[in-house]
Amino acid sequence: MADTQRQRLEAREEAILIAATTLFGESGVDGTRMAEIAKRAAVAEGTVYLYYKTKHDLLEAVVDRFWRELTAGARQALTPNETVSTQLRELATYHLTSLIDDFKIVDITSRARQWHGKPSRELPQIREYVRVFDDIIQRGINSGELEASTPIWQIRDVFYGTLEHSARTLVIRNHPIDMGVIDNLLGLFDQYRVVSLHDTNEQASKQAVLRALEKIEKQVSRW
Amino acid sequence: MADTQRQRLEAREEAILIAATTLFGESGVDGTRMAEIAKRAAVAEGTVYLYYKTKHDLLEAVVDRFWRELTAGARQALTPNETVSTQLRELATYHLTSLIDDFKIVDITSRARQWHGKPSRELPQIREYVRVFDDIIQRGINSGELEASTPIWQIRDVFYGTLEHSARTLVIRNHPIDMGVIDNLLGLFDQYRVVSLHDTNEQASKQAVLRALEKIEKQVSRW
DNA sequence: CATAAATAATGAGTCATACTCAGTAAAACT
DNA sequence: AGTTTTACTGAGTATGACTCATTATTTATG
Repeated sequence: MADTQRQRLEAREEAILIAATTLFGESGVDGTRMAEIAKRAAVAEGTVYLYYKTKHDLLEAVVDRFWRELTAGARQALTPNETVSTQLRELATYHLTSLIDDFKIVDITSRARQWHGKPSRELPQIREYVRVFDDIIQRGINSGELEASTPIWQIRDVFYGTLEHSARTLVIRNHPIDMGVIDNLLGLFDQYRVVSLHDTNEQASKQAVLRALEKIEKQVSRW
Repeated sequence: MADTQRQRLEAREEAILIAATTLFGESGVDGTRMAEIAKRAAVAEGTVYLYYKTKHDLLEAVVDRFWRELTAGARQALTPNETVSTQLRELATYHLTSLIDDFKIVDITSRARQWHGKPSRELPQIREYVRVFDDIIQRGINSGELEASTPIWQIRDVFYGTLEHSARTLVIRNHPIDMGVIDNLLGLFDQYRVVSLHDTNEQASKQAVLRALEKIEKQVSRW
């Protein structure tokens, strides 16, 4: 029964990973002893080292798993065939919620990027995660909805940078999730629209035009 | 000569701090031994502990100093009496440049926020740093240049979140500083202008209005 | 200026803990 | 059933943060 055996091994590896995730989240990386992780996973300390060469390796695996699951969740959170704008909102909401829920692990992520003096690396799973965003934007550009003049990576940094910072602010201040953050961010993204007043809802679109005209009138009246 | 003695003590404390900053930057926190720091600062290992109770305390002091100096530099970087828009650009440029130059220390900052399982705290020094930005925005709101409907903290998270993420992207990919990041970010900030087409240069302003009208015309023609 | 008291510095020693490895158990083959 | 291969164990080692008894230096005092 090679199959059962393999499953047993994988279950063990998983148990260690889960134990580490929980404990790292509860007590931080430095506050967690390898012996604790072993105990929680119901294996001997030495066994942990059969699966993960070092504590840092284990940390990397924890972070890797987290972002991998986040990627799956993000793809799930998007309604297929929805507009670029709607999908962006879905992604932003999902991302912000997840960051807040698992902020401890997010915070730990930066430790996985570094190893002693070595320069920070790009984590492959995060690169993968970020694709979800890139795909939406690319679709918008292809369909002519979004302008292509700003490099995608810059738009992406606005998106993720803002959400991450906002999540930190909310968590540190013990505030609940605040959709204003998302409204604000997506409002800024209007700047990237080829026709910035385009809207699926015609009425809303007309109103946007009116608001814009009012602004212009105000401006013109200064001359 | 109590004064000279005091100076000597402060010089020692400073030497330890500098040594730690350098070594943390070179080899990371975990890659730096307390003995190394002591050696570099030309004191005995025990002496370090007279000034900083733990390695983590020392780390906090390093981070604190970094942001304190950044605050001073930021204030310096702003041209007094300049427009809100110009000062924002100055601050963004200064911030991005500094983050890139001292990225290692920036990366280490997150470790100072955590101590074992305790929740992430807001670092007082960063709170102070962020005031520089807040002051500019507040000035813009007071003068009626910027709208007051979006909470400042949200705008701030866009600003710092984007710049930090961009700095990371640039450093990790070994790219030089890219002003496009700043142009893009400040372009988004137009959204916060009360009259979003306002410009000190009248000609440019008129052209902006024309461009906006063209966009509107395009939009209207769809109906 | 000598001496005592107070303060600062030292580094060998302690201790916690990440990691190793010789020995044991279990599984897989023959 | 026996042999080989693979997995597991936990006592033991090595490292590095931190301590503290001792020594050196500075300050206070008569």
